[in-house]
Amino acid sequence: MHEPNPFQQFMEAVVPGSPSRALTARLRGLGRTLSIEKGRIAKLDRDCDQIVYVFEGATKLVAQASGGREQVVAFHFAGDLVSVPARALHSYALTGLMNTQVLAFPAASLVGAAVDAPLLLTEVLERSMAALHRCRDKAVGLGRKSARERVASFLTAMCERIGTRHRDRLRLDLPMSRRDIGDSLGLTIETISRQFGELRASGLIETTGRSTVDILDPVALAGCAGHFSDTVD
Amino acid sequence: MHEPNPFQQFMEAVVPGSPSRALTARLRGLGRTLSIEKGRIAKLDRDCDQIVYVFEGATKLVAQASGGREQVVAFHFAGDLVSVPARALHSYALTGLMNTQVLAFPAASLVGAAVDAPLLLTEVLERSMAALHRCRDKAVGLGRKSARERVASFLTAMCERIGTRHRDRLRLDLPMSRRDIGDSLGLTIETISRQFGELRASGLIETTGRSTVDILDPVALAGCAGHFSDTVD
DNA sequence: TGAAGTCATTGACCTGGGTCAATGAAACCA
DNA sequence: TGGTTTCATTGACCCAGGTCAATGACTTCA
Repeated sequence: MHEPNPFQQFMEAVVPGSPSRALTARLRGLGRTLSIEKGRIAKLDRDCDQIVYVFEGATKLVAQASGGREQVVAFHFAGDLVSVPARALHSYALTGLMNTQVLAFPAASLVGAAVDAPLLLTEVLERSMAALHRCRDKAVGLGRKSARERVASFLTAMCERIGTRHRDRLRLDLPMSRRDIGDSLGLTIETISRQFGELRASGLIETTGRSTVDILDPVALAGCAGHFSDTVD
Repeated sequence: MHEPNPFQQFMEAVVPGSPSRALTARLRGLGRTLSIEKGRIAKLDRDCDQIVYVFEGATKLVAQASGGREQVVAFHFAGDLVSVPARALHSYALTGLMNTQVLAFPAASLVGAAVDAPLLLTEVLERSMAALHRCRDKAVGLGRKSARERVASFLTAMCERIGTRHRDRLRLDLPMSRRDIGDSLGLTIETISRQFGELRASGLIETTGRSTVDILDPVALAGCAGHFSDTVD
């Protein structure tokens, strides 16, 4: 048994069934493995849309508006597939939250190569629809929610993605800074900090160091998130 | 030559090439045509995700958060394909902005039927990625832009989708109300109204009645949108 | 292990856009 | 064609969250 290989793992994770030798070879030729250091921008091909598989680590996809304002559009962890547009209204960059390994494909070629591999196409389609639905949920948060609701919503979502059990409490080890969280929620670091403070004061969470958050009352926290089933008023 | 038929038009628009008889029959069996009256919610199957083709008219996809707050997640016009999730963090509804005809498919069945039709899959994938990229651009606006920038951005985007030439000026006939615009931009109707007023005062636009907007200076308007190429500061 | 640098917290103050309320203009309808 | 309803505009006021500034707590690396 040897080192896990990014390409092999990509094939297992996103190409279900047993792909043909030809497809495997074709995809292997298309994918470029990249490592992204913590805080650095991935040197992706900026000429065409890219589809990036996160093999190990964590990334953020950041949009740049005028005036140096940044919006984190999504966070990604190992196993995730990210679509990075070459040209849109804003300029997008994929940045490492820690040292990260990814596999990058030109979107058009990947889709082209998958003409005979409906399962690959289907998998990519499924994942991009899931991303669309998450992005819409994020838009609701950005457009219509208070700082408290956004932070509660963020913590709840993070629990589901990277939460761990630690001596029978729910623990979160956040790989992103307060600034990243702020840039993701459309808030400032000061507001994030104040919200963390208030959640701490209410006994919903407990924090240790800069990145560890223990969720003491996940149900109450989710109740603060302002989602629809929270039929309040 | 007879009445254009929603299903035929759907096939021409989203299934490139010449689809097999079998596929055509299969898809015909899956699609349900619906008409959505102005202001009414489409009676879609809420049990599974739906993919909806807008044949004629215009719609909005609205998310409902707690406390009666609404966020318009996207507007759609004839020829657009919309993905409507059955279950997400918020509750989504597709609503007619005018009397509208659509063709609705259960997403899973549509994808299942397309296993042998890579061109259909590719088309759906391409459109949903485009929707994802638009949704991200919207998230940037909601998270990081001023009211002025959001309104300018909205008008500029609408010009590209439904703008018409009218006696050598760029005209917009908005099918949505001020409330819809506000719910789309994360602002109130009052703020929308004030922004329209200021743009009018600056000579960038002119309005007639409730729905007609003439864009007098598209370039200056786009310059207000705060996109990245607007390298300011 | 201590000094430097980064990141987080806290406080004081300010402002963009929300809220509430009144008026006015379109669209609709009998 | 006038009366009703709905929608848009405008003004006065307020507050959540931004901004600015100072302090404090992790990390890092020598």
